[in-house]
Amino acid sequence: MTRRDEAIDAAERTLEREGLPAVTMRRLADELGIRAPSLYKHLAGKGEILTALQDRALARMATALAAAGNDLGGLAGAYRQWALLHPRLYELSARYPLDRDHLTPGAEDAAAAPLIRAAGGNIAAARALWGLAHGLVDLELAGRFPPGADITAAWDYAIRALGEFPPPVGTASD
Amino acid sequence: MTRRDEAIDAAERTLEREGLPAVTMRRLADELGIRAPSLYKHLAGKGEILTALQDRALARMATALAAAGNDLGGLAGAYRQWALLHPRLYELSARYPLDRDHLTPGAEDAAAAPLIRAAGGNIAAARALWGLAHGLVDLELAGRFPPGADITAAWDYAIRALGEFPPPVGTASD
DNA sequence: ACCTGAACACCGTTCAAGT
DNA sequence: ACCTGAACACCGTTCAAGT
Repeated sequence: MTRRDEAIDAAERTLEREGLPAVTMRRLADELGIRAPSLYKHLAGKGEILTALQDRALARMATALAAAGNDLGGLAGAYRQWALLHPRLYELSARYPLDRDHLTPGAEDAAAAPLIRAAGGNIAAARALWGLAHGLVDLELAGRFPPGADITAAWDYAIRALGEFPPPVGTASD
Repeated sequence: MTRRDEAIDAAERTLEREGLPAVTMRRLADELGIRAPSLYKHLAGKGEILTALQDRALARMATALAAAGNDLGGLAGAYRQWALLHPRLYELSARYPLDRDHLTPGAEDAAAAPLIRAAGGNIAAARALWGLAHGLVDLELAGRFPPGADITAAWDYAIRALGEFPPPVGTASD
């Protein structure tokens, strides 16, 4: 494993365990047993590390969503579950601009594909579904619903509304 | 105007013009013509300033949404418009936990009320609507849709789906 | 090729001291 | 009552120097 990969692994662990503010160059260097300036021999800077984490998140989200199949409810459940299992990584991947020139080519499309498929190829419907899933997850992660709120009921309501709306959503067009 | 209010005003201007990283205690002090340590005679710390900005955002959002009336499309349009006009303030108010003990009492409820009303009092429906609006806005502000994407089409699709789904949404129950 | 210490220009915050 | 300089424990990053 390269030093670059070691640094990104350390960043992921620190991000998920202690949050984004804990991910500092000095901390990552410590984790590798070197000094912060040495990191710059292996990476351009902190931005490259964060972009690499976004890249990882997109790839894993793509895998999780693809495994959920074409059922709208199952897909929504997989989206929410992945985000709740990796909350800081999810936020990093969904709330900040992507440095598209430095992502794995196709990473964004791969994550979007299961949503577009479930929406029967209707792009507006796929974006509505994405917006809904991202919004509900983001508000939940930010603790914005009242304690004890039935968040699952909101998901169920929304997914049923989208699922019953024509043009048919939840059935692949092919 | 108190020094506290002056600091919060300066924070709002700096936030919206230059982004959250530019909102530093030293910068705000500069704006008031004093040194950073002096701010602590008027405020507990930076957290109090950010909470005050969240409070302002909730109040203004409440006003904007209440003025939009009960039509689901109009409400969604008002939500999106407010967010796009004050993007950094919107993000600050929607993506971070609220220090509820230090918000104006009822601020959160006031912002939520127009959504609940438009959803005919159905809380699950109101949360679905909120999640949808927040998600679409948040992704748009983060530049996550492809350049030239027809974001309005996604809003229209989603609002029509929610509007046609029983129990009726878009008609107040009273 | 890889790592280092020292440095630069920053942070938020505390505190003794001045008026 | 209000403001200050100095300080503390941090940041990301650069760079000359060491091996």
